[in-house]
Amino acid sequence: MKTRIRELRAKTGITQEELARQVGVRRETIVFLEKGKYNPSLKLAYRVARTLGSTIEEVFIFEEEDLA
Amino acid sequence: MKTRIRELRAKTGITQEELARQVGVRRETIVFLEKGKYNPSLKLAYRVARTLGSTIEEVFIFEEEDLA
DNA sequence: ACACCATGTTAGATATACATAACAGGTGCG
DNA sequence: CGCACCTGTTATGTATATCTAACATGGTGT
Repeated sequence: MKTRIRELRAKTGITQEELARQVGVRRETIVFLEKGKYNPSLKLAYRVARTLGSTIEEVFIFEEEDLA
Repeated sequence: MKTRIRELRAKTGITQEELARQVGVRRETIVFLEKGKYNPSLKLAYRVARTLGSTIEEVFIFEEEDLA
């Protein structure tokens, strides 16, 4: 699972720590999300997308394997 | 978190068990999702939405409390 | 060189999504 | 009635998302 978190974060000039704070998680969680190491909960994905001024399906990029 | 799983399932005439089979989870998991007892993983939400011919943000209905 | 800031990584603890199995109630149909 | 089908529930186990704390690194500015 790839994401555009880093890209959107850069666009709004917000840091990992600030995003984490606004979303209500730890900074490490944001790091793992950006690197695609987590399959986040739906609510967390929603909060991240909204905080970045976007939608879930725009922030998180699904691949074919995610359907199997 | 509310969902329109049951509604969309009825529209396509598919059973909980069949949805579970196509999505690749147990039927009980679908029951819990329909009742809003689970905060599913993003991938699972994606698979459910796609199997129902819809999108995540159409199937799962977020509330204000989901942002806090 | 030193200090500061953003990012990355690692290890252990906790919460919870999801699996598994088993059982129960309702509905329709022979 | 009896039977198959769909749905709901409960209990226990496992996997993993997330927390917490600590340390490492590269860049930038002074």
